[in-house]
Amino acid sequence: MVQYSNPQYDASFGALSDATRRGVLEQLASADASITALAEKFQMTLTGMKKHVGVLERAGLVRTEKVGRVRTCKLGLRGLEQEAAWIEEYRQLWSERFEELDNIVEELKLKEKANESK
Amino acid sequence: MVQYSNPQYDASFGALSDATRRGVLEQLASADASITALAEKFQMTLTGMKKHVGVLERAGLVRTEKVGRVRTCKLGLRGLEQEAAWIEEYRQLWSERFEELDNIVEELKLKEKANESK
DNA sequence: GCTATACTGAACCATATGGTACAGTATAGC
DNA sequence: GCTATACTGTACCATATGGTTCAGTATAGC
Repeated sequence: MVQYSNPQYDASFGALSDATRRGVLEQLASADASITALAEKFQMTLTGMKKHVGVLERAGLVRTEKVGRVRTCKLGLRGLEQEAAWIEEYRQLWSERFEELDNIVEELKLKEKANESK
Repeated sequence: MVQYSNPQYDASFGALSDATRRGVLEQLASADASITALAEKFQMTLTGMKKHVGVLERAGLVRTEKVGRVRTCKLGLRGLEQEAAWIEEYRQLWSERFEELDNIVEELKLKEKANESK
């Protein structure tokens, strides 16, 4: 069964629910970046961007490392495997459920035909 | 490229970021349920559960239909296909990025060996 | 050592979220 | 028609979110 009470999912799906943060992940997928660079790219104050990075970091989707004055942001060590698995499992249940409904509809149609031919 | 500025994702990932709502989706995957039944199962007031159902409905993950006094909640017509696709695409980029890093590490190791043998 | 850059922290703001209570409306069933 | 049930709507509350400003601190580079 799909596990739903999981703070990890709260954090990661929550992190993904914001367009800026999805954008940051995309950016980091092509190259590491400093907070300043990200703030400029997404037209936001440094402080604002730092908060977003904090959210991503707490969700384990981003790592950061400070060298000198510059904090460099990189992709985290986890790559949404578990979240992908949750969704896939859900999709499985979802499609089973709809197949089931299809079967019921089919059954009803057959019964109808049987009645007609009486 | 992964598309990040998408209100659909805001809504669906936001909906998935709450344990109760993930639980409701699970429940509905096995059987339709009324608001009252869901509220009881998740130990919450009717009003509270109705809000959660509203969030899921706005995200397109749940449909509801009122017959008589009872509003029945069912799985929505979309089954997180797009969200699964977003995550898969991201995971692709993520693993490419890590392969790239692996290559760089390999290269550095080779250079080191070359220096050692001098 | 001075100055510019890069971040950090605290305070603030508006709005959203996750919950409640309580009063109302509509329907099911005797 | 009365009563219980099932929802609906509004108001309220505490806390979180997404942003800002402003005042620090620390480092890079001349």
